[in-house]
Amino acid sequence: MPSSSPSGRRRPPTLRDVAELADVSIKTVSNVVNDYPHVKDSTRERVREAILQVGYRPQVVAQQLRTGESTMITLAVPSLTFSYFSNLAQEFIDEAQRRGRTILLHSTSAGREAERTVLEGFERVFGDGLIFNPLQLEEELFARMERTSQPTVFIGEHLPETLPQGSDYVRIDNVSAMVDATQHLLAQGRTKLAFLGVIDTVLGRQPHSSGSMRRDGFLAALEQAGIAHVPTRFQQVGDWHRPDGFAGARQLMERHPEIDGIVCGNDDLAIGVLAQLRQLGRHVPEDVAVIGYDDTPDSPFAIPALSTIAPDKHSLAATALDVLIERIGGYDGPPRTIDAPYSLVVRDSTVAGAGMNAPLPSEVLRETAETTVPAATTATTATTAPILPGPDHEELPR
Amino acid sequence: MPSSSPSGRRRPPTLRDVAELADVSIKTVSNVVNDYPHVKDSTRERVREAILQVGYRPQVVAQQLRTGESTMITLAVPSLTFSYFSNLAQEFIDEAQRRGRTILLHSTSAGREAERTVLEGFERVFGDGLIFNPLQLEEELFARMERTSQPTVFIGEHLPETLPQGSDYVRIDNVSAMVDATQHLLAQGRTKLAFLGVIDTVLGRQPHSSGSMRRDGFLAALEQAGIAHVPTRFQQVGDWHRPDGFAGARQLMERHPEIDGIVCGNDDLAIGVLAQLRQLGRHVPEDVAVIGYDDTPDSPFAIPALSTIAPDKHSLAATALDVLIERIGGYDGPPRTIDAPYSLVVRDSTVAGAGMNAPLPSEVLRETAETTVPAATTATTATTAPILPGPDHEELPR
DNA sequence: AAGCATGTTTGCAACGTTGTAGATTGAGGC
DNA sequence: GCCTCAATCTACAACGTTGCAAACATGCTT
Repeated sequence: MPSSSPSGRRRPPTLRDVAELADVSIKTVSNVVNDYPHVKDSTRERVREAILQVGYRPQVVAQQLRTGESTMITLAVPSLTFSYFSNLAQEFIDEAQRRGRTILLHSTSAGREAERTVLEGFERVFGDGLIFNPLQLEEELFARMERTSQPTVFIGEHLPETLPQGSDYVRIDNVSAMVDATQHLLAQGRTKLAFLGVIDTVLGRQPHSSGSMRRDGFLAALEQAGIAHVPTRFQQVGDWHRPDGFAGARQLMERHPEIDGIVCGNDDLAIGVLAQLRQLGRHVPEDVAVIGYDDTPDSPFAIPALSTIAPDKHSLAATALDVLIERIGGYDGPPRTIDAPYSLVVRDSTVAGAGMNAPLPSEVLRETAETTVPAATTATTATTAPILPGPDHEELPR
Repeated sequence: MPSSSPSGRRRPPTLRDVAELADVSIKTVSNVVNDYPHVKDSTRERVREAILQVGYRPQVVAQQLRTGESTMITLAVPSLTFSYFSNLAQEFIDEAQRRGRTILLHSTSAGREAERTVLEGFERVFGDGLIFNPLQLEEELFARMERTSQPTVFIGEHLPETLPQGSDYVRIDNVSAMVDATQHLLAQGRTKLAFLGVIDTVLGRQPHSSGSMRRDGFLAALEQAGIAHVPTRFQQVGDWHRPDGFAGARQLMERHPEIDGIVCGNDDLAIGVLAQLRQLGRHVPEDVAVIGYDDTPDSPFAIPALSTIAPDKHSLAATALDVLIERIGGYDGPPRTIDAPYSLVVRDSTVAGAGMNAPLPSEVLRETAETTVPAATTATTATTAPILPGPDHEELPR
């Protein structure tokens, strides 16, 4: 099929080349390519052959220029080195594909500047829309911004109430999720709880506002249960990675050996905590129960398997794409805020014997071995997109 | 800055709009935008103001159409749910950014068909180059293909000798890496070694050719050491994920309780193996040494921390981009094959006390806590791209 | 056989940009 | 004050595509 030239990379063939070969007008070739119905069968046939012969492919940029529409959507996330974001990105790629769109992936790991660039119209206009998970962007920036430069959907957890015109917001209700997580520990009879994952505000800015929302959820649950909270049981950490959990847990347990439950800001922290507790000779969950947040792929493989909050990434991606595509399609109503669902996954780190005590073959894993509590929040959009047929999982990479 | 319209999303401003406002020709505005030197200062100033006022951004598609060059490069990898690929993708995104290019990320998780589509010119022409990590594509397809439809760099491990015109190949020498890994176990005095990670060939095709290369390396090391290999010590697995390692290790140890070292196809398998050995009451590394491949982010957090082969993803990405950009620039020499370096990372799972016995705060982690043996393979291209200044690496993802 | 409806094909213009080459301006030299 | 030359600016065309409307062909009706 891909015909080849003897040597040298030449200019790719265009409609014109096909037209000349098939001896029709350029427009007719275009009509054939676009399945325009009123083309004589014989002509169509001839054109098709010519297309194959010269190896014609539509030039996307020209189409875009002409029609003003591309099939591309930009996704900007902080960094794929966080498995939460890489999994989320994969969801977006798959869902976009299903909707006939291609994801242009931008990573804002370079920090606040990169985020601002992305938001401020991306310094150059690309694709028809933007899905954006800001991490460090100051709230005031949003406030100042009356309208986004292209249709935009924000995802993440810590945006201000008022969004710019032309944007929507799909989020996981972190507070409510953490309330659930905390109540789960309380329901196990744990009363001396700690929250690990407070980050110092640097220069007056809050690097992880999702952290404060999760802390708020923790607090709210305690209050609801009528339990006084001990301020020093809020453990600071330097960042939200495993080593930070490891280090934080040591400090925490030194200060408060009485603690019987730790609510962690995310799974990575929790896994670090598990390692530390193990080193300190504390048994999980008997002595201390630990719960995380994110349901990263390795949380079921932690020792013991980690209980956690599982945000419904699939639903998040599907919803975000749907509302974005709606905006691209011309909808220009006021900003909407939509909650994506999450669930509480109970494993061994909070309830002995709750999950597997042995990993099972992958297929069965998620179905049987865990107790999943589909939690409170509303699923606003249909989340059950059909799974593509195909030999998807018969074998796997490396 | 982004000026706003009272309401309604309007057509984005063009050069023409700026030109009218500044009362100059379109071309002059273009000249200002492109920093063309021969523009009177006063004019330049006036145009600049107009640009700000209307909020002009260059329309990338029009530029591309006109110049025939885009700044976009397509990266096609199997699935971001594998941390190897998501980390690799992040490297590519960062490196591309550094080179003023944007990565268009495609995932071929849909399988062989998706891979073929990507390779065969992507059904539509996009961006000006392709970096492609095929997984399932049959070798014969490459053989049939005389020339790629756009400049292409293949990455991965199992391509045939002859590549299509217009493409290059950057790889990690899997065989040699596995020789090193195996020799490391031998050097620890282990002699009853097993390889875990053979996958049944389905329908005559080898789903994981990287698997067979790694097995070959294992074998070669044994032969070099003059050790007879026991065929039944090659453990089959259903796939290359943790549960498969878990299941495989059970079978293996039942058949061969004498085994004192297991070389695993990748880290995920190895982590499953560790879990199984733990359950069987075998101590690692005292009773059995275990080594993986990939250096996934959680391997230092395995219990015990996992020794492994660390492919230099940064170098891989940098090299691939460099050769691709060279081709985009017009170079059309014969296909090149370039080896990217790797290293052997020794941790507790092969040498007690080798690595950390406790995770350290992130900053110190990679520098101090591990023994890294920069291994054999040749770094063909300069791999030391300057690290961007900025808060990029003050904390390490984990 | 002319008229008309339907089916098929085409030319033209435009999307927003930039390369080329030519037009205009201004300054300096005589 | 006129001419030359450089600096500055502009008109035009083209990149490859598609919407529009008009042109052409065909077959059917009367």
